[in-house]
Amino acid sequence: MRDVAALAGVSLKTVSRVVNREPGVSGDLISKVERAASQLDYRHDLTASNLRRSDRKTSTFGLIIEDVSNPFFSAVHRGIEEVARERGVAVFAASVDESPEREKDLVVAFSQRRVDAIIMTPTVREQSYLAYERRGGLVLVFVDREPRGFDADCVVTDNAAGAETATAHLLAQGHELVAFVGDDETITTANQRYLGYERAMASAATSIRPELVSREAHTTPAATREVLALLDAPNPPTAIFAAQNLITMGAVRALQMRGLQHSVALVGFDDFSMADALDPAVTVVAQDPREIGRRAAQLAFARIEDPDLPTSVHVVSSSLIRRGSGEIPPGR
Amino acid sequence: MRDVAALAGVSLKTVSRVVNREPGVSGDLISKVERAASQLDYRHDLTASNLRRSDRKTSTFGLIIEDVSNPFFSAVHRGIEEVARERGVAVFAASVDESPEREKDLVVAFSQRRVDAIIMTPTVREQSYLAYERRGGLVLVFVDREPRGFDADCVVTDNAAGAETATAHLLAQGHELVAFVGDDETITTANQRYLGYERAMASAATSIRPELVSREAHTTPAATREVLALLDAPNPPTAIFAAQNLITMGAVRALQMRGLQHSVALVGFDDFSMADALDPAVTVVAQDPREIGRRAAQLAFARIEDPDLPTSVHVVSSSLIRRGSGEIPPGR
DNA sequence: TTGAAAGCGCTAACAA
DNA sequence: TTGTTAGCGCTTTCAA
Repeated sequence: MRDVAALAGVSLKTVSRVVNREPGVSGDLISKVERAASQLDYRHDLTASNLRRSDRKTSTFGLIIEDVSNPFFSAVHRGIEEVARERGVAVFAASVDESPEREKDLVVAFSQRRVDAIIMTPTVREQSYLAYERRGGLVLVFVDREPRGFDADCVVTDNAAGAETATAHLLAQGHELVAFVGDDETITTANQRYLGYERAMASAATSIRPELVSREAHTTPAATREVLALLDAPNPPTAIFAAQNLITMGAVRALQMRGLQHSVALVGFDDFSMADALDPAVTVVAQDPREIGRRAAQLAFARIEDPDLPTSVHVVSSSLIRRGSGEIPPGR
Repeated sequence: MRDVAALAGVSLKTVSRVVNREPGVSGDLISKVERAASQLDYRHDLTASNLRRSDRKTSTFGLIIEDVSNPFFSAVHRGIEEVARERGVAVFAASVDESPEREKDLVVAFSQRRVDAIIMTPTVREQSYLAYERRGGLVLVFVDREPRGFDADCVVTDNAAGAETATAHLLAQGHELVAFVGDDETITTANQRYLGYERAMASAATSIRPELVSREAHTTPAATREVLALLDAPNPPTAIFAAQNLITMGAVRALQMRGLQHSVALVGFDDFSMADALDPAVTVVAQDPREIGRRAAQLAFARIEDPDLPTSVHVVSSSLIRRGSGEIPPGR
């Protein structure tokens, strides 16, 4: 910048004014500065600019999600990007892989880079450690799961309601032996979805059989194993509620392996690619991950603008998409 | 940092030494400084640190891909993250959406934030504009497509060879009416894959029928339309080579709509989620996007370490996965 | 409308 | 082993 000023024959401050498009510079000097800048391959340094700026905003967000290549979370990422892009904000994205240490490491990494906000899916049991960061002016927004021990803005799906809808849909087809296959209890959303399953079963006065509940499925292969075990047991289910996209995919494979895809009903939580092209097409309760991302970014911007806003929890509703697998009647 | 120094009763430089874990500070002072730091909610400012540092490395990469929520590219992203994570590098990720203006905007946005390297999929017809950035010390690595008019490190799949393998596989089943459905010609990879198709057809002395070549499919719905048009034409193909993941998904739907999924053979380029669970399961030439990402990140680090390295093009090989749809014989 | 001086939070270079 | 001074590239403040 100094070189640009020298070449243009103006002061540092004038170059700064031109670069930042501040008003009050004569057209003559503007073009002089711009010519000098391009001649010298000048590129404005946002990090240095930020250092001296009074608002200390870096126009940078950090995003911490389960896995950047998980279709659900990458859609959330996409939604955030869409809103951030409009405001000239760049987004760091990273995967936690369900690791509490990594969550903390990433928060520190982003905080040290002075991001304006972190949008994250909580993994650590308890988020109170973030109070430290917030005191420093960092904005925190949670997506997909609510934080624990820490009051902050949050965007979630109506997990319990969605799971209840899914389960009730299966019960409405006449099923009584409805299995639940889900993530383990440390995952908030898995718990809420189990709750929805419980509620639907209770509403229909159908008792839950413990042997039809599997809460150990975290990966797709694990889900396949769990579902195979259910199908091979003495009292197999006539319908399955799979509480997450990867689990549903695993369940589809297990049903196919036993040739039961047309006789055992299946409803999944989360839509997934090609669900409509399978045979039978898979009925799901679809979330709207892109919308979740968009809302989270909007919430972040709102709080940056007004830090004293009351914290709010936004619930994005899910919707049942009937495709075939969830409409299979019992005893077929 | 100044406050920490004051509270600990030491100089600024000593705090700097402790924070950067430089050797040569007595244990006594280290603990004093650390106590003061945590008491004051001190968080090291990497952007300010970088400003004064001699190497001027921000430990930050920028990633520009087609779409962060495209499964192929999000897997590339994941691969990059894995390598970057080991070195403490944070990754900005953004989608270009095949827009040349956006590509340039993103390069500027990342360059202004002083990323150490940009890993990108080129969209602009010609990358010579990047010479400007490289003169400033920015490292550039290309993924998925080679740059044009600009010599730089690059990681690609053997597109032509993979497409040739796919087409030859169909020809080996006895097909003669093999259709090509691909992206338009502005996309390098689409061109290379078309070349592979041409080569395989020539090797088998099978002439290409122009009416069986569709190069207008960019999105999944467009692919469905194109394939429907092929199937409904007077001389429909008995086999289809779909030159990209989204296109293959569109082709599957079109075949299903006409009830032809068991009579018209299909091989896709790129693997995709649930391809093995479809009926029939879809034969593909699979790329290894995660490995592509890993290699790209390694290339970036290598060049940062030694800017004078000769530029290199890494080719990650693809592999044919036979699943059923590609093994359907003609005339069924 | 333009510019000079000070300083953002930090580290390099050198001195003690 | 510890501290001092200067300055990274920029913007603020204030003066002209």
